[in-house]
Amino acid sequence: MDQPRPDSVPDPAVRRLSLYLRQLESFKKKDRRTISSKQLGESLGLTDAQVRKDLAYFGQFGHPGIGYRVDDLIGQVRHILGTDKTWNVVMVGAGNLGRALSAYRGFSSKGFKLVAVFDNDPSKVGKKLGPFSIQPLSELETTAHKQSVRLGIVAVPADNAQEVADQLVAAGVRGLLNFAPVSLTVPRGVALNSVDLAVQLEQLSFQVNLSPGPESRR
Amino acid sequence: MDQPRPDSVPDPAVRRLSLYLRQLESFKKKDRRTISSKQLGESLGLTDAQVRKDLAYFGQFGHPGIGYRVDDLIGQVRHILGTDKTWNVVMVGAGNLGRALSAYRGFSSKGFKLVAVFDNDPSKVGKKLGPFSIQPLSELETTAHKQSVRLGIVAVPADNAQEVADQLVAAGVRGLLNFAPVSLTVPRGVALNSVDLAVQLEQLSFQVNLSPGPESRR
DNA sequence: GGATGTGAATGCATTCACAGCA
DNA sequence: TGCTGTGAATGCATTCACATCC
Repeated sequence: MDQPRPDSVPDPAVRRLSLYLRQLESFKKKDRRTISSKQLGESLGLTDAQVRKDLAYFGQFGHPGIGYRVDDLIGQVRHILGTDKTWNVVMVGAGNLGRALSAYRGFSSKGFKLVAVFDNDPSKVGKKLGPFSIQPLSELETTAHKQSVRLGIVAVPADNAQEVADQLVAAGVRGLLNFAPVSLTVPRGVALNSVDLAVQLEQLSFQVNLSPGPESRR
Repeated sequence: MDQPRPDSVPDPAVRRLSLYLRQLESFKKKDRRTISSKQLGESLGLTDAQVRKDLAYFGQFGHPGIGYRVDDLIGQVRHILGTDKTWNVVMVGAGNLGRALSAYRGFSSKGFKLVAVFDNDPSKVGKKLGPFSIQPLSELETTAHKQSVRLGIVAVPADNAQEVADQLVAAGVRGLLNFAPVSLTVPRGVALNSVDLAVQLEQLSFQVNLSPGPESRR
């Protein structure tokens, strides 16, 4: 509500913020009370300066000579990311991937709550997916509004992904996480992140080819 | 084998290369024969200059006045990414996520072939996961060598991920795709990409909070 | 001493803008 | 005319290095 002016923050910094949070929670589990930018950076392969600059975009959270108090910083970063409040999330697509995602533990511990699963396949509607009764897409808008849902997961085949995205946006969803291997179009003001398995593997393929390794196996 | 000197290519350019490939294949399906950098860029929200510069890092694939021949460019990009040959891939973790990933169609059409699935849970070993018989990790090294596996997918809980990564590396795997919500350490020369659901959702949370949208619903 | 926060310097990546070719 | 390939210019992000504070 009254952040110290995230006037214009580099996008990469925001991505790293999530990683910092993950590390901090892991340090907290090991009962670390404070941590320096050097230690936090090393645990992620980043420099200390990078860590300090990233955090400084959002405020002064550290203590000279001491470092950062783990508990404090966790709270601060959660607040920055907006995950100190819980986000209701819907998912469209009750296939294999949908099942896997719906079973994801730690969804809730991270500030997200899956509240409904949709699919238009008549053979699936009404069936259970974990604790969720699969609903038809016709109920998307009503459910989304009733539960103030602002985030949606697209876990349908590529062919239907754009259509589903449109329906989510129409239902008031403001951020989409897309797992279909296709480039989606969303209106300005709607956030979009995509995860494509093939793209990930292709990146590895390229990188592995760069360092050919031991050419001969004896 | 004899690329025109990928002397030093910006990392972001390589990431976009995968997206270009995806778009090109989609254009090919629609029977487009040629495409300009402008059109390719627009389909991904990028500028034409960006597309041209990215491709030019690897060679001269275009034709002034014409654009790029779709078929040609698909072949070129596949060659650059290394997916013109097939990569054998192993997966560790036969839980929900493992099942979903193993069922992923288009794995093979993209140049990857899942050849084996491993899990150390005794209640899973020997069972089937799709067409795969789940093997114990003790067989990882033998299988990986026999099939010249260089890529591995980590789909186990966070607590075991580092251990599994170490075993994959020991088995000769040179690139890891990690789905566990933890920061892995790998030796120099081993490529690593990570996908963390929580991180993705946190990015959306941040972005959605930036543009608060219609504050009032009438 | 040990650590942060931050201007200044550096290093990359993107965009511009245009020569040159079909 | 239409479009590529590319040096030059711009704009961002990272790193440096140091004043400052516990």
